[in-house]
Amino acid sequence: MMKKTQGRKKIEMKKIPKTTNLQVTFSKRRAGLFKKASELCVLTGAEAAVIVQSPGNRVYAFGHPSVDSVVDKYVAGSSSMPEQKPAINEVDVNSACVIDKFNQEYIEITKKIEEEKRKNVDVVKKETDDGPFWWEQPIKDLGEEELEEYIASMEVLRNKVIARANDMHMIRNSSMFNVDDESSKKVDKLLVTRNAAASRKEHGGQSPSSI
Amino acid sequence: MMKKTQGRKKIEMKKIPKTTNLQVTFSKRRAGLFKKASELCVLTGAEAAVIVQSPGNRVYAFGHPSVDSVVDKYVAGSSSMPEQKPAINEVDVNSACVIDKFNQEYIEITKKIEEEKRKNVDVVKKETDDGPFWWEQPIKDLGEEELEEYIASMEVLRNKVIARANDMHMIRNSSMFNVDDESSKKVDKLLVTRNAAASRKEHGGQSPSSI
DNA sequence: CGCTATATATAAGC
DNA sequence: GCTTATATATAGCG
Repeated sequence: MMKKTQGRKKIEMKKIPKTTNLQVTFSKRRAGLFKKASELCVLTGAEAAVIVQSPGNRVYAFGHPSVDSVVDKYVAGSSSMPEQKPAINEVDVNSACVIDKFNQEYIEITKKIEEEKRKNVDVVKKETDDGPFWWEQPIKDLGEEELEEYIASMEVLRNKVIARANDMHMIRNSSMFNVDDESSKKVDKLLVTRNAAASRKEHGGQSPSSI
Repeated sequence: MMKKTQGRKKIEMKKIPKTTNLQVTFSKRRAGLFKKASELCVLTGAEAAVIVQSPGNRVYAFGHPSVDSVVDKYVAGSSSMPEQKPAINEVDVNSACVIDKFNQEYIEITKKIEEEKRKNVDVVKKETDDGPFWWEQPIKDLGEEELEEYIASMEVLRNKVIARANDMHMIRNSSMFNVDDESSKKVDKLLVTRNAAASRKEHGGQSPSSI
């Protein structure tokens, strides 16, 4: 009997020519990458940050405990630190991103809130038809302008939240994070997505899945 | 005939207890992750940066075209951006407990993990001794009342954000680098490994492979 | 997006 | 590190 499909086929490691295929591949692989990163964090309690810019120039990022924390640390380590330079470099053929274990709590919280929201929404706009929150709205459903607003909003939101967190004395960033067995247990995560720069006015391109 | 080995075995998605195994797994998976990232870049011409801190606190990073370029861009976008700038970058949206739409798969994974967790929860502590932010606190640890408060906070926060966002009404990005086919070909595997900060006073640990 | 049939990634071992 | 037997990730399609 003829096989229903050919199954996965080997592909050359070169830029995919067909735009459509490229887009779908990007989406799938980005997801896979994030998952891998997530698992790495969960399994080993490692910390990681990943920043990816799609061909369509949208930026996706993830970090555990947060993108910023990891990046900051990286920056701090790479830049300053005159004297001792314990650093070493290896060469590898990859780039990677780490994701943290998408905290289940998060999902749960989101869900609950969503639930809560469904009841008395409309406070924001009319957007939350299907998404828990406006910020979870599929980017593709937003116009360029809306997208920008979205981004701006998120920016502010972030700052606010962080400020609040600081107030609440809940941030543990003071020193640095060290991954201890316990912390990894209650993994947290941070996922970011933003539009890098599709921002050209007439840019009338479509964005398939998540490119 | 008896199989020489049992082959790959399925493992629980939780922190690996045995230190030795954890170390091995970290090394292998980090490598795999980097490879995946590399492939993503090559196949789709995307840009990416990855920073990983091992349980042993060593930092590994990779970036295409370079860690810095990607990170810088990210930082530029995420950091404050008072007003207009010549060629600004995109604004970031990271942080906060914003689960981007894109990780439905994550959600899925999360769900599974969560399911698993439900069984033996309570492991999480009440306070954020090791947790990054309050909002990342396991909701389970919150009482109904606290939950309500939490939700309320988010609500307010959201409104503020929206208001503010409307005021600002700007923030945008512009160009950025785009990887061209050629560049992606010669993927600059710039893998930097640097000692993050073994710098802890008594840190008398051993570092097996690359942990 | 959901499905296969395969190409890969890897948990145990040695 | 290097192998082997499986668990996963996914390319091509509908």
